[in-house]
Amino acid sequence: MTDSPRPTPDRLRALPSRLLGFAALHGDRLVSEGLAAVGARKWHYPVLAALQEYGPASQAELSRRARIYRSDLVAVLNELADDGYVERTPDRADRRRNVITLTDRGRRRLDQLDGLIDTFQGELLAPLTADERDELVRLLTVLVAHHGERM
Amino acid sequence: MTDSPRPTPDRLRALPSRLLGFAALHGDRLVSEGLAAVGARKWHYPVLAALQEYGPASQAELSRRARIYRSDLVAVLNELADDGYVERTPDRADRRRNVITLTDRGRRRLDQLDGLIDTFQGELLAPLTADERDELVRLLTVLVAHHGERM
DNA sequence: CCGTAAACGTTAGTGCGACTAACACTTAGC
DNA sequence: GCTAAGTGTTAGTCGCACTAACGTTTACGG
Repeated sequence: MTDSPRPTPDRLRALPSRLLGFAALHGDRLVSEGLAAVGARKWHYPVLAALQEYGPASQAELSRRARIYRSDLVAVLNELADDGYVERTPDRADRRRNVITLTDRGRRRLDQLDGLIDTFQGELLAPLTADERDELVRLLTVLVAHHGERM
Repeated sequence: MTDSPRPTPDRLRALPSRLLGFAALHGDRLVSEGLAAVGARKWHYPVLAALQEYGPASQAELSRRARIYRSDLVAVLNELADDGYVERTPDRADRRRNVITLTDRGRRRLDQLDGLIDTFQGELLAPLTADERDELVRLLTVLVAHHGERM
């Protein structure tokens, strides 16, 4: 009763969902704290990047690209628009929609965040070799793709 | 201006911190929803498992093993004790401490949760081969170990 | 031996992200 | 033309990670 029954050796330490959780938490902290240092929040980067990569879009479309709920996107766009990184103009072809456009200022901001994000990924993956990083990304991509765009 | 400037191809989709986040979120959902089906919460399993693997412990010690804040552990232990899975007795050798002990009922509960957790890990890693699963666990373990027990 | 620092269990509270519900409005489809 | 669906928005819920503070008890250095 004072000792362990030693039935199954450390399941906890090798539990994938747990490992994923800890790693993700740490990655999130790196990104969130790093972006906070320049006055940006976690979701600014995905939104700006999605705009640059696929061009102007409605908020609903942007919400799918960046995988952020459209209700939460509102606040993010308010912040980005307040800082002039993004323009929100009504779509005259479909008056339900707004068209979100990346401004020049937003492009420069994105460049800045790009550099930071790169740094954070480097810190996060520091203990892995280049091959291991690629393999990790590959495995995670398979996982994420398999479990779908459910949101 | 109506088209994308195509400067850097999909950085978003290959961003490790993002992939980790999505994968972890999905794993968490599987576990949380699955455990909820039998009236357990996310933290019940790690606490019970840590108790079985390393034997009775104080709450502070348990908090380190299970990687849960000792302030949050209080509520978890209340629930586990209410259901008779765990006993909380004052430590007479060190009167600051409580000694948490796994009961027989707790052991049976842990067996049940063990089966469920195994199932969830299987679902989570479904698209990966056995080798890939091992490799993923290995890479994540390196990552988590490197970034330390900071909590 | 005493006084200060540290560890412990506990309570309360903060902040944030994921997610749901409902709304007014506009467009799409039978 | 009527209904169903999509859009932007507001408000609110829930759980988790995390901090602060407290009274109590033990450890430690002078």
